[in-house]
Order: sequence, then C-alpha cells, then structure tokens
Amino acid sequence: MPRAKYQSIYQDLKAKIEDSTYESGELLPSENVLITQYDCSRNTVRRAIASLAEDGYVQSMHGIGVRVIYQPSAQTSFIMGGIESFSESAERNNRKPGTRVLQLTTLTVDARMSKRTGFPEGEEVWFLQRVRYLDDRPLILDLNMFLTRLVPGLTPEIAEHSVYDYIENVLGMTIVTAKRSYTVERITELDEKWLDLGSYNCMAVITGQVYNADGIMFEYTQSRHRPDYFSFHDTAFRKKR
Amino acid sequence: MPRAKYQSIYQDLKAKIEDSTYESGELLPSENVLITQYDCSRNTVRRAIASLAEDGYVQSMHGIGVRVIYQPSAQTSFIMGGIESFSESAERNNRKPGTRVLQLTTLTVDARMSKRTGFPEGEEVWFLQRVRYLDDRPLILDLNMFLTRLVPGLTPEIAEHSVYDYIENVLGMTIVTAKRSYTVERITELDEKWLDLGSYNCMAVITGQVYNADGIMFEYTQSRHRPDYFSFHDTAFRKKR
DNA sequence: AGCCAAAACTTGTTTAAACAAATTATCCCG
DNA sequence: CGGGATAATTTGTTTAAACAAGTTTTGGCT
Repeated sequence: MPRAKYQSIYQDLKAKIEDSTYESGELLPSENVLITQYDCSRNTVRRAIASLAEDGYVQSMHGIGVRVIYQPSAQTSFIMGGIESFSESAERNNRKPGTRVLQLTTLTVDARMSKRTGFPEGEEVWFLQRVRYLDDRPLILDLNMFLTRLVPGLTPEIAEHSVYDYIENVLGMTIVTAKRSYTVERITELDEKWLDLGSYNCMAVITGQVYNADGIMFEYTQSRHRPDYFSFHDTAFRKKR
Repeated sequence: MPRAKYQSIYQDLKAKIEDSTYESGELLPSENVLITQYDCSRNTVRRAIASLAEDGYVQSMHGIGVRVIYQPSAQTSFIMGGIESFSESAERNNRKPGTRVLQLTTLTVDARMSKRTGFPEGEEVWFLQRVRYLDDRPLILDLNMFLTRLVPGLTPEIAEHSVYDYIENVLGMTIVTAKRSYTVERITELDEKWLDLGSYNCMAVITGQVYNADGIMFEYTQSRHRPDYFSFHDTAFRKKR
C-alpha cells in the first residue's frame, strides 16, 4: 500500500474516476472540499491532482475547476505502459505468457556496441535472447543486455522465469527509470526464424535503457513485437510559450 | 519567456545539462546550494527538479543527491514529442514540410463514428484528409476531425498552411492535452495511392484525441507514417509497491 | 431590466517551517 | 587502528500562509 498520503489520495480519486463516481466531462470537487474530505493540506491534494493530470485523467482550468477527461479504452491488444516485466504485462492483459531462451552468454562491450547501447566500452555484459509466447504463439523477440557487475549469477532458469523478479527480490536492486524509443523496422532473418509473423514484413520495435536506484544504467533492451500485438498509450501537453 | 520562476530554473538547469555544465553520471548541486544560487525557496527548486526527472534528465536518490542521466540522442529520423503541428515538427527536424489537401467536408457523427472517435453522436465535424510531404516526398497520411462548433470557418487554404496556427492565433482557442495511441497497421489502398511506401506493407499509426482549455475534446486525429520516418521517445518509471 | 462594481470562489505560484528517512562524515573510545 | 555511536548532510512528505490571477456570483445603482 502507498506509504505517502498524496499517493493514497491519488489512487482513491483515480478509482472514483474509473468507476464513474466522478464522470467524464464533470468537475472534481474543489480543492477546499477535497481538503476537508481527505483531512489534509492543499498542497497534498494538489500533488495528487497533478499526478492525475500527468496520467491524462483530469485537466485543471484556472479559476474554474478540475475537469475529468478520462475515457475508458476498450483495447484487446497487448498494451505497454510503465516499466513492467513481460510476465506482468501478460497477466495485466489476461494472456498466458511463455518464454524460450535462445542464447545466454557474456561478452565485452566494444566501441560499436557501446555506441549502440550506451554501455561504457570494456564493460562485461550478459547477452540474452528470448522468444516470448502469448497464448502459446511466438510473437515477441526480446534482446537484453545486463551489466554482469550489477546483475551477477544469471542462469537460463532465471531467464525463463523472470529476470526482473530475480533482480528485485534476490539481488535486492531497485529499478527506477527507463528511457525508451519506439520505431518500426523491417523483419530480420531471426524474426522469421523464430516468430509467427503472418504476412507482416515489419515489426514494432522498442529499444530502451534502464537505470537502477543509483542512477546507473544496468540494462539495454530491444523488444520486437508483431504489429497486431502491440499498442502504446501516451498523454502529451501543449508547450506554453 | 517563462512566467513562473520554477519554469526558468527548470530551463536553466536543462540547458546546463544539455551543454554538459552538469555532466551525465554526476550529481546536481544539492537543493540548499541551488536555493542560494537561484534565490528561491526549496519547494521551487524541487518543482524544477521534478520536471527534469519527468523528462528523463535526472533521477533523485534519497539521502544522496540528484544524478544526471541525460544522454543526447542522435536524431536522424522524424521524432515525435509533445503536441506539435506538422510544420513545427518538420522545422525541428530540419526538413522541408509540404501539404496536399485531399478532402475537406463536414459530416454528422453517427453511432459507429462516435465509438471510434469519442465524439458525441449527432455532433457536426470537419473531415479533413491530407498528404504530408517531407523534403518533397509523400510520407504521411493525415486524417483530422474537428468539432465545427469550436473550429468554425475552416478552408482548404488554412488546411494547407496550419490548422493549429488558425485555431490558436485566429480563433484564440488554447490547446492543452492530447491522448495518443501508437500502433502498427497494414497499409491500405489510400496509403498506396498517395504515399511513397517503398516495399513496406505496414504503417506506424498515431491516433489521438485533443482537448482544449475548457477540457472539451475538439479534435480526433489519425496520422499514418511510413515506418522509416517515424520515431517516438518516452521515459517511464517503475511503479512502487 | 440592464449595467457595473464588488465580493466570493476557483486554481496557480511562492515562501517558510517542521519532521521523516536515507546516506555520509565525524569523532570519541577502547 | 578499528568500531560504533553521533552528528551533519541529503532528499521526501506534509502543513500553513500569503498573494496572484481567472471566473462566477452577488448586489446595488441607474
């Protein structure tokens, strides 16, 4: 459960928006009302509301109030969001996850690899390649590289289950930030060899760097998805001049 | 220029990170130092730092400091981010923009269209279809629908120049929030008819709803990009349990 | 009724203070 | 010299207060 008061207010408001206690298009109760409802200060309420705005749930209007702009998404595809392990995503989308490990070796980062991944040259890393199954169909090709210095003791068994579970619950490392880039690329021989591609000649590709609690980049990842099993959602704001 | 103090601090720190005054991997000066540097309160400094973290520029570490995790991205492709008009994006990526208007009509939203776009049934909307050129090559197919009630007086001339410029500077409406969904879809007959597709049989598709300052959704948009001219960047955070 | 000023209510920004929690540096003692 | 408690430093959370700025309501005057 949330350790901070603003987080519990955020979650309570979020739940009430999702179950239409506060309906889309309406205004939230004013800050003063929420202050008495949650018995807290104005800043704490405002912090919760700011998080909801960041998620695209509400939009503040100066002098007027806070409008609910939430729209439930009826998505049937594989939805990305936040930092999640494959197992977590599959579970959230009500699909049966499966994993086949193709390769697990160590290698030393050279100049070319350093430029591509962002790892310092000379660092030793794990090189892990996996096929991901959703409901028994091979749909995603995952490439992961982990700093062996920070993620020691990887085994095929761990890679088949969940590396993130191992990192967080066995090694005790905290995962914090991920920077990602979304592109669409032509299929490769590896894609064709291992995946069920249908007639697609493109893949949705997510590449990213992941940082731990010390602000050290410990993982580079590339995830190749068959197009119809990929969907990503985002909220953006118009920059003020 | 920024109206608020925290915004100018944010921009100043951002610039100093981008020009390596504060290098990646290093710690920012502590909050107390920044308070004296910028002659402001702690909350104001913290607000600026929170924005930098949201952008993936820094990461705070409890009891230690704020680490810079910025990495400059070599942007060779067409990069999306924030809410921008096509002209603005093209200019930022140093490409010559061009537009050809295919269709500009009005229609009434029926049940099927309402479900797809999120517009209320019965509303009258503009239906606008355009081909977008980058450096004289047809690469993007844009479909826009605007509430005629909120965006009156559209003409092919405006559509060829910039609808957003018309909305903001002529109508005086303020654009605030955009919710987007990124998917990859098979090419359609329209894609093939109007665009230079190479051998791709997929398109990167961005669909979205845009809200104005009153929290009213006034635009539905679908933008179909040729894969090699599309790239989107994002920063995500691991959810705390 | 209509108009206008004032008041009330809303969100936005900034400062100040106190305490909590995590890490690092210091100092004292054996 | 080593170890451990203590102090200092750092970020995290919460409260309180004041003022600014935008919108709506009120009320009074013509």
